[in-house]
Amino acid sequence: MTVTIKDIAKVAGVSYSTVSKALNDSPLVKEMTKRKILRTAKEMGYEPNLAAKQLVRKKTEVIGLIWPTIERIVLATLVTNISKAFEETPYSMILSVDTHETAMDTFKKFQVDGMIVFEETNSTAITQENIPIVAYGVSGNAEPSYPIIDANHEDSMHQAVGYLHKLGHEKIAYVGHIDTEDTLQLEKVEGYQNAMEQHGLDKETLTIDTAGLDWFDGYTAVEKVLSSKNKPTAVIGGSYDISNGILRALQEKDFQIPEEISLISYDNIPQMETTEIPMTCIGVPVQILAEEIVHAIIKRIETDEETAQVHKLFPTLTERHTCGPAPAH
Amino acid sequence: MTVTIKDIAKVAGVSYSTVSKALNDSPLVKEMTKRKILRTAKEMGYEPNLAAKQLVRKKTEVIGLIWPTIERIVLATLVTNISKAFEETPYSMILSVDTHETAMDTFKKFQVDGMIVFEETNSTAITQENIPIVAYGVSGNAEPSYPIIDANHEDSMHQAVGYLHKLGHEKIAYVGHIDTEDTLQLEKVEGYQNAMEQHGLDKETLTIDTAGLDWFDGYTAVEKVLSSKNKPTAVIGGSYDISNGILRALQEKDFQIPEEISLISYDNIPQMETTEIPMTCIGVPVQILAEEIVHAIIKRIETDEETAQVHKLFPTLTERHTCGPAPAH
DNA sequence: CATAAAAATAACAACGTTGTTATAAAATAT
DNA sequence: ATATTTTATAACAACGTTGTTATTTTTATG
Repeated sequence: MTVTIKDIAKVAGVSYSTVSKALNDSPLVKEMTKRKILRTAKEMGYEPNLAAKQLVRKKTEVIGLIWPTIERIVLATLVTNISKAFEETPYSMILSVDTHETAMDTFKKFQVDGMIVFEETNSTAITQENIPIVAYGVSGNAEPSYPIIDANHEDSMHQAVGYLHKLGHEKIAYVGHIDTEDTLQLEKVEGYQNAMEQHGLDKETLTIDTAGLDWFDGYTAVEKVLSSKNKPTAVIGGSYDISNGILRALQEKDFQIPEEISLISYDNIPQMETTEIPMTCIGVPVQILAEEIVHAIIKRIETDEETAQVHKLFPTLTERHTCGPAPAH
Repeated sequence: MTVTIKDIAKVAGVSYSTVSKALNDSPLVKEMTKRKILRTAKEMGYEPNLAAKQLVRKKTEVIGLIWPTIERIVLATLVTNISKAFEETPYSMILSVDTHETAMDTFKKFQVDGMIVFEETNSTAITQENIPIVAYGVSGNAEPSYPIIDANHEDSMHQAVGYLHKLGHEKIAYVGHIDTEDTLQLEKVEGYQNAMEQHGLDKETLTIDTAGLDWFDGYTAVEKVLSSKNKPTAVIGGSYDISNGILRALQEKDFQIPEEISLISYDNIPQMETTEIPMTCIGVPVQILAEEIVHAIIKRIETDEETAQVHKLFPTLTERHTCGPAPAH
């Protein structure tokens, strides 16, 4: 027997409509009775019935997040952070691990107020629903019909290169997945190469392909890095996983970090703090990314402006213990 | 303007209660009118309102799955499979990535019909809700108040050892995370050791600790495996990730697989098919695991028997290309 | 051809809320 | 003291379904 506002009304000796107002903190009910009602509601263990509310309000205050195919830790962290960010708002979040279509159906069934979509490299034509959508990543899309939140990868690389250069490094390698269709990866490499050029540094021999995005790919790439005739004094790892691989390999080869070689990782997630050596990193902090996404979808829902545009967030460089001045040679 | 049963009624020229019955395929309405109603409903693009249904039915036909802290690919695959398994049923699944408590609150708010909980090593006392629960994994709990679905790890190892032994292997190593509090891992090692004993094989020098569960841990452990004076001809990898690491390391050292060394991996997920060399593996196929979990929660919901018990599922050995007869020595 | 029985449909009260309108009580002005 | 405004509470109609009961229509029966 769940307790309803009618039950509360009986106990508190008022009408159920008054209870409803009291629970919604309406100014139409006297402060004293409001308090009394709230108290008895609590005592009786009242839990509002979402379905009933939804039926009249037409709002669910629920956002659906379409979780892409199983992904790397960075995305998982982002999901967690988004979920947390929603806790500050009246909205809750539910997840679906299905395909875009099935997930959309489920979410429509639930009548979610909005959806967050993690775009895959090739954005499957998101059927033009009349439901607010915000996408994360892949801003290649020229004329999106919904806002896209993305990180400014170009700027990340500029900051990373600039930072290392200021520390005296001239041979700065980029180790990441290069030979790919993946726009995200390509943007990073391009950013790196542009930055190197601007700083008047040689990039040709220092762009190293991991041919993959896993830890292991970073690990094995270190061989290539070290065998290069143009041995770098600093390395930019293309992702959290890759950088972890690099770090391990470097450690195993007894390199002093950061004395002998500096390492900076792309991605800015809390886990960077707890790597073997806490890693200096560059990227939009997930927390900010999450907040921005949450903010965007809520704005999209609550105002009906058609603000379909790409938001490029600026990264921040977080200094930890894997970068130091270039070794004297 | 969403279309309701009343709208359909008007168009079809019947009462809305008849429409309701027709849509629910009730025998109380004539076949002909039923067809007509169904047709107009479709034409008008009718979508039932879950909230309204829920309000009167008291059932949501939704299951909440509490997604544990960021996990390995095997668990992610399980989640995907569970989601798929629900597609065959009237139920849908939603996910929460929050802590047990917050997730439970969200799910209660949605009035889910049941919950699936991935138990963590130390099952946080799942507050005794009056909502059906089914847990996956960790059957250490002596007197659970809800069914627990788990794999029979002991038997997995028996099968693996038996299989390899039959192929002529006598030096069979187990490479996994051993020195841990993790019950799951411990059960695997114990299973291996018991099996070895039963087969009269030496296990002492062949139980190798990876000290971790990552790809890399398997990769590095191979050194230990090879440096052992008692070099094994077959290796049982403790998990998908670990086995992948082992496989890579073995490949890099130019071992012929399975001619020179056999490898069998714990876990039975489709991804085993697409490793560098398709891997022979032992474990309860995720699909079956998923189906069993889905079945258990639905049964729990639909019958009110108090069947709180541990279900240990039996593993199957899937032969692929990493195991072969022991090399003649 | 009435009449009872069966079959098909319609009417209506739930479900637990919210929001609007009506009424009662209290406060203020005349 | 009475009329008038203000404030507080109560009543009630939605919302879109389902399930039960009431009514109509059809079919079978004597």
